[in-house]
Amino acid sequence: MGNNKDAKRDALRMRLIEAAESEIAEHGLQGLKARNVTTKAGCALGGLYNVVTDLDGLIILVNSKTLARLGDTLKEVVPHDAAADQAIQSLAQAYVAFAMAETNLWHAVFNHRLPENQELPQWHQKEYMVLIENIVKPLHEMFPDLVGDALALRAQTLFAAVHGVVQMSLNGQFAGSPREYLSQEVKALVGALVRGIEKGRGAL
Amino acid sequence: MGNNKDAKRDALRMRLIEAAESEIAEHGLQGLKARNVTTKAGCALGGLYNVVTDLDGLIILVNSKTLARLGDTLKEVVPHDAAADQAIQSLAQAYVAFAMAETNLWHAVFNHRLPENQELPQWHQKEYMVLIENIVKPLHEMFPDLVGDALALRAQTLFAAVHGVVQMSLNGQFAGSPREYLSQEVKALVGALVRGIEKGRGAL
DNA sequence: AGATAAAAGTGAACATCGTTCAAAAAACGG
DNA sequence: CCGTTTTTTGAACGATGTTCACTTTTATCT
Repeated sequence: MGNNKDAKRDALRMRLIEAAESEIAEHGLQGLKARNVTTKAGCALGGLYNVVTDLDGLIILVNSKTLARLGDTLKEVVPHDAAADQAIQSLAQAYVAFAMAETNLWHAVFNHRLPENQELPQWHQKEYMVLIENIVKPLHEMFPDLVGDALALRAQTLFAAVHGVVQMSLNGQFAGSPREYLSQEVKALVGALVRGIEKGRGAL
Repeated sequence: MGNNKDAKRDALRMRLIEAAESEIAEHGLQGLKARNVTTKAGCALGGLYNVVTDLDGLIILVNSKTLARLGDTLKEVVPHDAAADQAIQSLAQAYVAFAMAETNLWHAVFNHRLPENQELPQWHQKEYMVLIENIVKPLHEMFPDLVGDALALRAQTLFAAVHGVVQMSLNGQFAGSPREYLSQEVKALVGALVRGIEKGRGAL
């Protein structure tokens, strides 16, 4: 049974990821401690480093899971027969809902930093594409001239704008209490952007 | 001379703030260590805690300084006789330039987290208003119907959208290499937003 | 000026982290 | 069942933020 070995490793890794996930969800990224997570996963302190490079590596795995879950949510939310502008609005609202429902995990995806001069592995960098890949199609439908890199760039910018509003609101960095206005504010933002793009003939 | 006492305290505090500032600017928020900053400021390790509550408190003071400097930059950048839409474009470009020039300090302003269940002091929360207070006036000029809280909320959203694009770009969280396109992408975003607001008659 | 009290500054010591690695335990092969 | 390999363990290490008994400096009074 040389197979059981890997199976146990994978099982432990999964337990660690789930433990880390619940720890981050409950206490935020800063609440994730090596000793807590190994205890909750049922292994010794050092066991973490047999299965994962690092605490940072564990966080990346959690973020990977969160991005995948967010990607699934976004994929399912847009009806097949929806108009392009409605599709984009639905995606934005789904993003708002996800961020509000899982604030700590969502926050970890965008605020985790590796030590200086280290960067995220490429397999994980690619996973961030779920944030925009659902936007590309409806955006292209609305502006058929928009293709290739320019299309992708517009989609990125559109997402980033929405993301910024969500982040500012959820971080509470402003005087106002935009938490309860977030949804409608994003709706207005996307509406204005789409109108602005139309008027500007696809030039964003 | 009961005055010399406070003067020395203030001088040390200032040296600590400057040391922390340069440390963050060079090595990021994570590069700020109590031992480094006290050595650089020329005091003992414990001296930090006589003058500032905490390392977090020191970071807040640095962020306060950064916000003030950003606020000054934004205030000076818009000509008195500029059209409202040009004023907003100038503010956005100035924001981009600031973030690109002082990425680490700018990043610290938006990504510093206090321990769980602690929140920023109110005097510091108010300082974040410099981010939007320059936008309010030109926005009102463009849409005279927009007043009060609704106006402030629109200004917040407008800023947050720009901020999101800048942050995504500078964090390099996407496949593309938007760093060199950031300026023009923000310009396009603001343009589309302004056009969209116009078309939507001030409803953002 | 000198003595005395108060304040400020110091850095060793402590608590809490992440990480390592020699040793123990378990699994495996013959 | 013994020897070998692999896995798991947790004590130990280094780095870090914070505290506090002690020293040094400063202020006040006679």
